[in-house]
Amino acid sequence: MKLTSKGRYAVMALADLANFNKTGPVPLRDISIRQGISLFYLEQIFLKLKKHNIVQSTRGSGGGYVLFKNADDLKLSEIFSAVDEKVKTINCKRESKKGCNGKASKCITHNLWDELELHINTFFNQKKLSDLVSKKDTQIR
Amino acid sequence: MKLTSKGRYAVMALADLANFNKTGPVPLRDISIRQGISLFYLEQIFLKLKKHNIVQSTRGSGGGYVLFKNADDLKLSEIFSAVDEKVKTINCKRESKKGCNGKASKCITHNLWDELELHINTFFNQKKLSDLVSKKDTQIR
DNA sequence: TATATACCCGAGTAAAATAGTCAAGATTAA
DNA sequence: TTAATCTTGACTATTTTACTCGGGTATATA
Repeated sequence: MKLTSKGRYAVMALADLANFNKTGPVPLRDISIRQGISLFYLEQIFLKLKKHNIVQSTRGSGGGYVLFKNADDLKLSEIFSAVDEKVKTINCKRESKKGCNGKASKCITHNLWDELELHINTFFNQKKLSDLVSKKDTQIR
Repeated sequence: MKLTSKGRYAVMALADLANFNKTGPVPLRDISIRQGISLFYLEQIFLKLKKHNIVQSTRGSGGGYVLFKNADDLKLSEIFSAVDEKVKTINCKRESKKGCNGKASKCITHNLWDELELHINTFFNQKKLSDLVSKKDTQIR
């Protein structure tokens, strides 16, 4: 099981953004430098974040990104799903003979993955972006 | 985030084993056929399960595998860790400038991954192999 | 003892996913 | 106008995953 860099970077970048966007749009270049993430990669990530209404952009000189809503309204689950970080890529449905179609013939572990998905989603639904910022030992550096 | 096939297969195979090993060792070929998993792949998986004392083997004709302990003593977390299914492959420690060494300079999301790891481990520590067998709609098929 | 059954183990490989790069363009503040 | 900045699609290298293969060793049983 793993979380990809994309999801991690998205959270890091947004936390950075939350700390710096009180004074206006934050350009990706700044985030790139502060968080040590490739600018090109950040661009990809923010495109997705924008499409999912997590950030807003301003073009041109002096432009950059700002959060679309308050950090304490932004669930981490929204962030992960925006960048295609799926909680559940387990799929029991093998097309072959013994496939699990989720109905009549559930495979033996089917319910397990359902429960796990629920468990993890609960975690990420409770966590807000604001939980990550302005804490002593998790401060921006 | 995802769980790999290896972890899923391990759980499926062991659940199958739990259902059939009352009458002696179960050969992998039977599990392979019943669960629709490649025999060669199962061999790899069971090698690891054996090294971690989750199953015992009997060689030769009439041989096969049996569970090392009772299904209600076997945590799913043990199974996953035996087949290298890591709950946390997030690592904040990028060697570069902005690395997170887990001590003085924790990265902004460090605590988050710690909490998540704990959350998921809790889930898998509570779940036992016996929770998967002998239930109506998750029955062996 | 011969034979078939089954585990043991290391190595190799193809496909997919991930992480990251790049180029060319559009928009806007100063 | 110019520099800063987002926008977009395509491309590539690396890593991981899933699976295969070949040649063993051990053991029951006929």
